[in-house]
Formats: sequence, C-alpha cells, structure tokens
Amino acid sequence: MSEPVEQWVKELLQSYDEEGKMTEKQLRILNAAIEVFAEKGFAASSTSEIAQRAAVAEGTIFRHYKTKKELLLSIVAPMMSKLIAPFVLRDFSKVLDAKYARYEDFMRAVLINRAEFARNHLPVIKIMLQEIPFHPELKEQFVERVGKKVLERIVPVIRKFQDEGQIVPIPPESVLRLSASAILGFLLMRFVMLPEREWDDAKEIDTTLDFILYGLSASGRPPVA
Amino acid sequence: MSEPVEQWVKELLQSYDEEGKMTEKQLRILNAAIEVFAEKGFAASSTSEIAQRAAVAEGTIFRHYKTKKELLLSIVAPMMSKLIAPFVLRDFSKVLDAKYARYEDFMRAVLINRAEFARNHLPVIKIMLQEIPFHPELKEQFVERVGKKVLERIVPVIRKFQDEGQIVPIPPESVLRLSASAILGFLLMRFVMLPEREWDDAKEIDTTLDFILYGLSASGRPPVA
Amino acid sequence: MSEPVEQWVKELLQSYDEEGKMTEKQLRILNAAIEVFAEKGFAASSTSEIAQRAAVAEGTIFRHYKTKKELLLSIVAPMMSKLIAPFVLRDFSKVLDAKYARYEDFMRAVLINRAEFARNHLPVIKIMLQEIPFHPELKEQFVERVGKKVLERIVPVIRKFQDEGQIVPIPPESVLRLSASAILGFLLMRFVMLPEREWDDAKEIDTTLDFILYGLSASGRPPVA
Amino acid sequence: MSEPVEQWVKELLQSYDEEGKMTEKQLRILNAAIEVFAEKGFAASSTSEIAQRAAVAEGTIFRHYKTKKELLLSIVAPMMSKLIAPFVLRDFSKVLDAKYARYEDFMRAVLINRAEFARNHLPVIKIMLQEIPFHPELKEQFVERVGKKVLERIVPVIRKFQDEGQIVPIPPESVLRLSASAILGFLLMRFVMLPEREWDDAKEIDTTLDFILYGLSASGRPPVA
DNA sequence: AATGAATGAGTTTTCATTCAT
DNA sequence: TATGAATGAAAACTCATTCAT
Repeated sequence: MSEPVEQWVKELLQSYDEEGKMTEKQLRILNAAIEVFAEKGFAASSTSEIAQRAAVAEGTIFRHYKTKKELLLSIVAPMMSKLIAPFVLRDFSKVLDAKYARYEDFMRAVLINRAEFARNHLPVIKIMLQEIPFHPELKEQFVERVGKKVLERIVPVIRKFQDEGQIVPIPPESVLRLSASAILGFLLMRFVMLPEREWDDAKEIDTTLDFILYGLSASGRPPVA
Repeated sequence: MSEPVEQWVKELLQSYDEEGKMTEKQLRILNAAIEVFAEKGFAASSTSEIAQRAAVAEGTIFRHYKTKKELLLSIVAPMMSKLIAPFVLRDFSKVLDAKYARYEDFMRAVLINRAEFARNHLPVIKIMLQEIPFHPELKEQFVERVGKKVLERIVPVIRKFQDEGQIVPIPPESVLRLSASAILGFLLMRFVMLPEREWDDAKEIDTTLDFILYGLSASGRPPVA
Repeated sequence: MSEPVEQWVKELLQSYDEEGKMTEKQLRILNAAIEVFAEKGFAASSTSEIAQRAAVAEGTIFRHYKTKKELLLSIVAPMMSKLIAPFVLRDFSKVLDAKYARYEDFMRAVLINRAEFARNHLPVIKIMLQEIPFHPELKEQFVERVGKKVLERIVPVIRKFQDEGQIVPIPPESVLRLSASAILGFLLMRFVMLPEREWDDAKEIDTTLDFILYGLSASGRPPVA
Repeated sequence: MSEPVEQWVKELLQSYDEEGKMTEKQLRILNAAIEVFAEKGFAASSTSEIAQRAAVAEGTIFRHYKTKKELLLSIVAPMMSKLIAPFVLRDFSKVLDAKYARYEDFMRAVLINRAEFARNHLPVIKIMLQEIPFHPELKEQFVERVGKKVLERIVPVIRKFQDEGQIVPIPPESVLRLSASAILGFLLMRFVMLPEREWDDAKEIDTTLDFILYGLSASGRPPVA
C-alpha cells in the first residue's frame, strides 16, 4: 500500500543527487568531514583531521570551502532539502487524496519512508540536529525550509483527517512535532545512545508508528481532555 | 491528585541541594559555565569567557576543577541523579501502589513533575543532551545511572499496568523511550527551536501527555498490531 | 637662541614617557616589533619573528595585543602625539611671540627640534610613513591628529610672518608641506637610502634649513609670483 | 620656453615603450600587479588577487615571471630608467647650454617635465618608493641607475650655475635631494595623503617650483650662512 | 601557452593549563 | 585561596609555487 510513495520519493531523491559535479577529492573531503563532525561534533573537529582522513592536504579543504563553517553548511543545508523531499512533490496531496483514504495508511507510508531516509543519512542528520542550536542561520534555515515547507503541505492533509474525525483536533504543528519526536527519539536511541544493543528494527518502527497513530487517533478518546 | 508526588520530590531535591558546600566564587563559576556551555556548546566554550562571566581570574577555575572537562562533568553528572530523583525514592512503587490505581493518573503525575523539573533546569539538560554523544563516560553514566535505574524501578510498574491491560504490551524500554521522546521533543521546540513564539504551556503539556497516554493506551486498540 | 623651545619640549616629552606602566616583557615585545617592522615592513613581518627577538612565546604577544595590527597601532599612534608635542603646548604662540621676532629664528628652532626628535625615533617614524598609505585609519589619524592640530597652531604664526612680509604669501598648508618635505627628504636620504655614506649632519641640517628659509623668504622675490 | 625639453622627452619615452613585445595577457598581469601592489603594498598583495584582476589563471603569472618578486622587479626596474630619461639624453648638457642661460629656466623646464611624468606614473612610482627600503637590490639599482646617473649628468650643470653665482654653493647632491624632496612631497600630499581635497595643480606646482628655485637661489642671500 | 587543482610550509590567532606571587 | 601573566601546542586559514592536463 505504501509503494507508490516510496516510488516517487526514490525518483525524487535521485534528482537531488547532484554530487556528480564534484571532483573526487572534494567528495573525499565531504565524506571525511561528515565522519569527523558526526564523531566529535563540529567545534571539536579539526580541519587537519578531516584532511588526514580525506588524504588531502589541509590547504585543499580551504580551496573548496572558504571556512570550516562553510564546509559544515555545505553538508547540512542540502540535507534539509532532501529531508522534506516527499512533501514538496508537486502533486503531494493530490496523490494522497487518491490513494490514502485512511490517515493511518498515509501516515504510515510517509513515516516509514522518512524513517528509512533518516536511517540512511544518520551521520548528517546527527550533525544537523547537533549544530542547529549553535548556528542561528542553520536554525532559521531549518524553520523556513523544513518546518514551514512541510507544514504548508501537510497542514491541509491533517486538517482533512481532523475534519473526518480520524485524528484529534489539536494544532497541526503539534501533530507534526509529536510525530517527529517519536521518530527522532527512536533513531537517537537506536543509533546514538545504544547502537551496540541488538535491535529488531522492523518491530521497533512498528511500535513507534503505532504509538504515534494511537496517540493521535481521535477514536476511543473522551469527549473533552 | 498529583500533589503527593510533587511533595516527595520537593523534599528529595532539597536533600540533593548540596551546593551549600561551595564558596561563592565556585558557584559563580558553575553558573557562568552552565550559561556558556548551553549557549555555545562545550567544545566552543572557552575557559577564559567563563572566567570573565564569573568575574574570577582564569586560574581560579583550575583551582576548583582540574580540567575544563571536569567542570563539564561537575555540571552534568549531578543532573543525572536529580533527573531520576522521584524514581529512586525508596518507597517509589509502594507509594504508587497505594495512590494510583490507574496508569493514566500515575503517568500524568510523574510526567508533569519531570517536565516541570526539566523546564527549571533547561540549560543543564540541554548541555547534558548535547554532550552525551561525544563523551563516552557521560553516555555510560547516563545509561547506568539514569536509564537502568529508572527502568529498574519503573519496569515493574509498567508491567503491572500491562498485566491489568491498561497499557500496550510493548517492551517497557519502549514505553519509557516514547514517553521521554515526546517530552523532550516538546522542550526542544519550546525552548530551543522556537522560544520566541508565544506558547500556551499548560495546553501544550496537556496535549503532549494526552498523546503519550493515548499512544500507550491499550484500550480501543485492535486486537493485534 | 633655540634653547627655550628645546627645554619645554624635553619636559613635555618626558610627560609622554608613559611606558613605565608596561611590564618588561611588553616592552621587549614593543621594541622587537619596532625593529622587525622597520626592517621588513608590517606585512612582511611575522609575529613569530617578533616573539623570537623579544624572547617571549608567541602567545604572549597576543595576550597584550589582540591582533598584529593592534600591535602596529600601539607603536604608530603614540608617535603621532609625540611628533606634534611642541605645537600643542598651551602657550605655543605666546612663547613664540615673546622670543622670536624673526620668522627665521622661530622656524630654525622648531625645525631643529623636530629634526632631532625624528632622528631619535627614526624606526617608528619610518614605520609610520611606510604604513600610513595602507591603513586608512592611520591616514585619518595622521590627518586629524597631526596635520590639523599642527596647522591650527602654526597657521596664525605663519600668517603673522606673512603679514609682516617675512615669508611668501602662499597658503600656510603649503608652507608646512614644503618644510616637512625638505626635512623628511633629508632623513630619508640620511637614514634609509644612504646610511652607509659619511654624513656631516650639522652641515646638512643647516643646508636644509637654509633651503627652507630662503625658499619661503619673501625678500628678494619678484613683486608677483 | 620649456617646449624643447618636453619634445625630446616624448621621443625618448617612445623609444622606451617596449611593451609591444608582450602578449595581451602579460600586459593584463602587469597592470593588475601595478594596481594591487600600489593599493596594498607588495608583501600584502597576493598573486591570486593579481590573477583574478588580470582575468588569468594563477599559474599563468608564473609562466611569465618565475616568482612574485620577479614580477615586482619587472615593474619597478624599467621605471628607474624612464625616470631619468631626460638626463641620459646624449646631448643633455649641450642642448641646455644652448637654450637655458638661466638656471631657473632650466630647472623649471626639467622639474615640470619630471613632475608631469611622475604624475602619469604615480602607481609605479609609489610602488618603487615603498619597496626600495625593503629590497636591497632595488635600493642598489636606484642608487646606481638613478642617483648616480642623474648626478653624473646634472652635477656639471649645477656646478656651472654655481660658478655663475646663480645657485648656492652647496653640494650638488644636496641640490638634487632638496629639489626631489619638494616634488615628491607635493605628489605624496596630492595623490596619497589628501587626494580627495580639491587641488589647483598648476598653482601648487608653481608654488613648489618657486620654493625650490628661491630656496636654491644665491641672490639675496647673506654672504655666509 | 594556459590552466587551475593541489600542495605544504608558513601565518595569525586561540586556548587550556601552569606557576610565581 | 586567588590571581593573571606566561606558555606552547594546536587551531584555522593563506599563499607562492608546482604540475598534470
């Protein structure tokens, strides 16, 4: 049932894969930087270590990125666009209208897709979340390019389901926040806090999604909180 | 209904308020460090700025804390103990047994209390969450002294409610994770991402708790997930 | 005849000798910086060489001066004040009125004094002249604090002598420029271009002053320029 | 009256205009280098900025000039030859003999011509004067190829006028120095220190030349200084 | 001839930590 | 106990120069 969403998203992501323009060394720098930033945090990472891991001279980094911060931004900023890829599809709600009668099916499809995406880009996501609080321009970008963009597309959908009585009548922002928290909370535990523990990923994701879906479900809820 | 919990917690916290032993300068250093670490992150904070804000000489910091990292630990470690204060009460489950027949009441009482606590110690919580990923010893402490301790106390309670059919039969760790994620997600939005927005805190906390409670509620759930 | 001028100037200069406030290391840094800047020019001087010559750690320089440029300014700016010391004496023109009936005597006294001063502070003067063209703030300081201040005091004197028919009726700015050029030209030749040549300083200074004085003298000049 | 001098100078300069041998890119590099060196000084100029302004690749500069310093020399050295052009005319003194009975007329002709020349090549002159103190080989070249050459030609002329009692019996080197100082002093003020002020160039040049001429004039001077 | 990516030695600057007072 | 000057190792960044294309 969730196939179609995954399908357009895959196509979409490919169109974002513009790294073909980079030289091989630049790619190596980028990967090394992601590694080191994710491992030690931006401020505690040294360009000399990045250079070493990328097997280039330190000067080479500064030929491609004027400052260490620019290197950070060049990693984090594109991630924001990619993160919201499915939501900015031109026919986002149209497609949904046709295919997902139930909020649950829709949510499940999207969340599975985004959870999968986050999983695949974990180091960059980690860097992004770690650094947003310390770089106002990142925060602003995130609010503008992720928060607002996603809300803009998803609010009507949430409203529709709220009107149909499928999900609780709370502000759509809250719906988004609660959903994202649960997913990020899982990823954090799974990959940052306790990566060494054995995990049954499929089951955990199911549990998490159920939590979200029942947490937002309007059915079985007392008339007034 | 939640008064009793708050009451023991207050007493408990006072017993942890051991800052009385510190000199006034040491306290100023601690506060300045919390301020700066929360603002810029540990790695990007300089001891000289901390000294300046604390209005002490640079050397004075190192008289009280051998290294910058020790200063960090002296801030973060006690927070862990405080964070789990209510759970380590000797008669935790006993008290609960007596007072909270319904899972919901219990959860609400504890969550409100912890959310309030987190709110009041936001900078330190922020530092803790930011730095855990980069300091193995902090991570270990957190797992051992927070995660395990809380689980150890709360698992029996969760189990009880699960046996009674009040909450879904998922691993207690997951219950904890999902609850904590929702709360932290709120705090993050509220105080880090969008602090400038106007918030109706009481309502948001209610929404968040409802989300957790319904998300975990076993009632109204289809027989099999 | 020129004694009185030299006398107040000496006193004055002593009052400017505020270097007593500096630590010994700071003084060593300053002297080393003057040496190196004068030798190689500001841009071609490295802080590491300055540190070496001052026999301090490189970090020590930056404890006293936030940047290399601040170090430059701390050398050049005070020189400007000292350069114009005799002109800003409170009773500058009063004293002159009393003591110097003839323009020539006055000029000679001042010029000898300033030439002597410049000689004694040659490296700093050299740095100042070298760097002014490349640092707008230095240029502005020079114009405001040297050019204008000196003009302000000396214009009335020049005017007086012009009214008395002792010096040619050209703009006082030009009088100043022509006088300063001749002196600086001598110093440049004497200490920068051909320091290895044997010089009869007293005679050269005499020649230079005569040149200035006759060049500006109104007598023997055709009625109209 | 000054036409003849200007005439031979023009011819002379054309013979020096050997830039025809350069490729267009080389010329662009040269111009860019002059611009940047004059603006920031040699040591503070980067070859990459020069390349950018010349719209060539960084490597191209080093194809034409082995080092950055060679580029400097290729700019400054020819200027020295050009600077003394009128003096090295084969029939310098012969022509003068015939045409300029009075020292004043001669001096005025030459000075006007050189002042005009300096004005037209100000950036290079500026670079030359700025860099001579820091590059021994430039200094030597200047002394040998400018100082000595000019002296060699002009000393007999000056001597002649001194013998005729037209100019003061001071060392010819001093005559040259004093004259050059006054002119350079004017150019410095006019183009470096206060270029934004409104200047009546013709008048200033007149004033400056009068200053030189009267300053050197023997007439009206007391028998012995 | 021309390019421009790459280099690595060198630059300015920062900063945790020490220590004499 | 407190200070703050001093340190030196390491950081970010610059730049003249080289070289494969």
